[in-house]
Amino acid sequence: MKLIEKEIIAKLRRRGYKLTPQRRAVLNVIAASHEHLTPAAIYERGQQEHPGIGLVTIYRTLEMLAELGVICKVNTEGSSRSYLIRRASGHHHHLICSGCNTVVDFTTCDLGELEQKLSRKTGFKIEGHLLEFIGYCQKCQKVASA
Amino acid sequence: MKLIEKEIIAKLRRRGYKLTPQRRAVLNVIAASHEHLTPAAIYERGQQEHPGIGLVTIYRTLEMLAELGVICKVNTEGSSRSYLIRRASGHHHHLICSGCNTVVDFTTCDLGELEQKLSRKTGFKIEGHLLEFIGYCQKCQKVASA
DNA sequence: TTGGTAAATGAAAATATTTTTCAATTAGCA
DNA sequence: TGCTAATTGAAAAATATTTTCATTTACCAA
Ligand SMILES: [Zn+2]
Ligand SMILES: [Zn+2]
Ligand SMILES: [Zn+2]
Ligand SMILES: [Zn+2]
Repeated sequence: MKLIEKEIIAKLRRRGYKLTPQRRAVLNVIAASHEHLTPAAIYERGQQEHPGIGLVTIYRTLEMLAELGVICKVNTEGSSRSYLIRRASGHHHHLICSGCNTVVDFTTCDLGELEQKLSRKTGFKIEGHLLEFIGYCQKCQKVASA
Repeated sequence: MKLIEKEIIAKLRRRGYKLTPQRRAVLNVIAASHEHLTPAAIYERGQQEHPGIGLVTIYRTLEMLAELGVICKVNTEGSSRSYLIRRASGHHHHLICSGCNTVVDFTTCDLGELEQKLSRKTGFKIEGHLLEFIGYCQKCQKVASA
């Protein structure tokens, strides 16, 4: 059994949710990954943490955790949603190659000012953003010009 | 038959795609809407433009148009993807409400400097970007606090 | 114009994803 | 320890998407 943030467990309890081994398993799987995971992927990895866990339970737990704000739903291409643990920032940054689909992450973005401006203008309460640059990596530029 | 941008048609032709009435219908429906539409919604409205059009054709056409960059896929909660027409060229900006899936466009972004920096650092030739802010619109903030 | 031809279409079936239902099990509490 | 409401998993249902394939059609060349 791996470590789960005490805070998260406390949050569950405060809301009257029971802490079942299945829920621990889902939390462990998501917390251990630094990538977005689909329910199916979580199901697969969850089998190692709690053999026999059902896919339905995965769905239910994900919905609950998202509602608690512990994890968040992410947009992905592909035909399934995915989730990741909510870390402090709310930033999702990618640099994607149209040629080979390589994805590079980057950290800085400096969108705070724009975010505030939009928030004032539209009344939105903004909680995060997704910033993706699309282009061609060095390798694919070479291939294209060859 | 409503107006479709000549540019878009030219783009199809350049890529060797045929211009069928079904494709015109899908384009008209998407161009006429200022909201993002799911394939099912496009199918429904498409019936008025071209009775008998099949849902499969909607899916296929959407995929093609997205690949051409004419429309783009949007992240929404809910269990279906959705699409809207791509208005600005390299820029693609959305402000999305997690509560009601409203999508608001905005124009300025000032990502030029970051784009150049990333380009230098990674060697990517960057051709565009997608910037999505996620949050809650005024209406949904009220509902949540009620 | 008029075929010829590859691309595109629609129906149906196959797959994939998500939700609902319900009987059996279990976490948390008195 | 035993009670009870919450939770679980299997199966079925509901949705969403993709594949297959025979038929039709847009477009080009003659
Ligand atoms: Zn950021
Ligand atoms: Zn590449
Ligand atoms: Zn921009
Ligand atoms: Zn809203």
